[in-house]
Amino acid sequence: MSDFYRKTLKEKGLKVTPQRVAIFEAITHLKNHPTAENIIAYIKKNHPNISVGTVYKVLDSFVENKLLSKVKTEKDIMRYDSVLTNHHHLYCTETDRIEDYEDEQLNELIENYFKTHKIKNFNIQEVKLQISGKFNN
Amino acid sequence: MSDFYRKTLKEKGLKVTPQRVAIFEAITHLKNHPTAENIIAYIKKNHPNISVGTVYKVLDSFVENKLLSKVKTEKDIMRYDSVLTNHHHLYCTETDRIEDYEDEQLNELIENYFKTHKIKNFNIQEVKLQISGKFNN
DNA sequence: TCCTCAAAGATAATAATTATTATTTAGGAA
DNA sequence: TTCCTAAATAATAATTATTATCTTTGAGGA
Repeated sequence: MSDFYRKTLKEKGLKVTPQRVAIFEAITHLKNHPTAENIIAYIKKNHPNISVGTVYKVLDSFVENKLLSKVKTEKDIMRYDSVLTNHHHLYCTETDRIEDYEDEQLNELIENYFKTHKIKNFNIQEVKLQISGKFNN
Repeated sequence: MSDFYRKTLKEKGLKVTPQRVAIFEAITHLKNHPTAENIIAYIKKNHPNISVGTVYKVLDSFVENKLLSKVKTEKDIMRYDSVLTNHHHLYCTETDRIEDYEDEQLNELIENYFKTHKIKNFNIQEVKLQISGKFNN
């Protein structure tokens, strides 16, 4: 189980520490794009002595090494996303819920659109949709 | 000149104060989606005694009254946008530059796409594109 | 002109994040 | 396996953006 995390860390050239494995596991386990606080709370169960600063530093190093990406909401807190494929986000306007939205057909549509509609003086690297609305459940 | 600001404030039922007019003017004048700090720095020239708290409070009331909207970036600072039509944003991955991107044809394309591709358990209110890349100039 | 309540100013408080520094430890070398 | 060193962690302090509090001021209606 944790072998996957250890292996991935090693591949990225990151030292395999219990804290890093725990944080990696926490993000994979926690849904809804956790905040640093969510992650800290979750990890405290098994690693009561983990330092808050460590969590922030590990998260930063994960983002740098493309194990995670950051997500911003209307509220002012940074959240983390462990899904690294090209995907979009559904934002609930009532709660702080964020869901991933993957749609290959949509990606192609957008890609084709911008192929024929260049933006002047701008080279596109990535297009992400922020889809705001309400969940029915 | 400032009559426009005074008139708009009045219409929204907001008391017309020199601070509010100055902040309104600053946002309209400053390009690149200013931060609160940018706005404060700009206003200090003519209103050296303006209070930082006042600026935040005025900005909040403007957002509430739909004179402004907030923009989220990867970085940790709130930025403000005085353009209120449905538009998208170009984010420079190298600098903190953000430009508005208006494209009615794109809006229609996306709207039509989601008309025929409903997302289950989700009612879309708004779709915004975060277009990341590099400016050529 | 006067009055009142909302707005502004000053300041303190908060909350998330970052920086600092001493201690510990992963992992390669002997 | 043990030792060594650079890197990682823990503890703590500092920072930064923002919000709250509370007193004073002034916009705008009576």
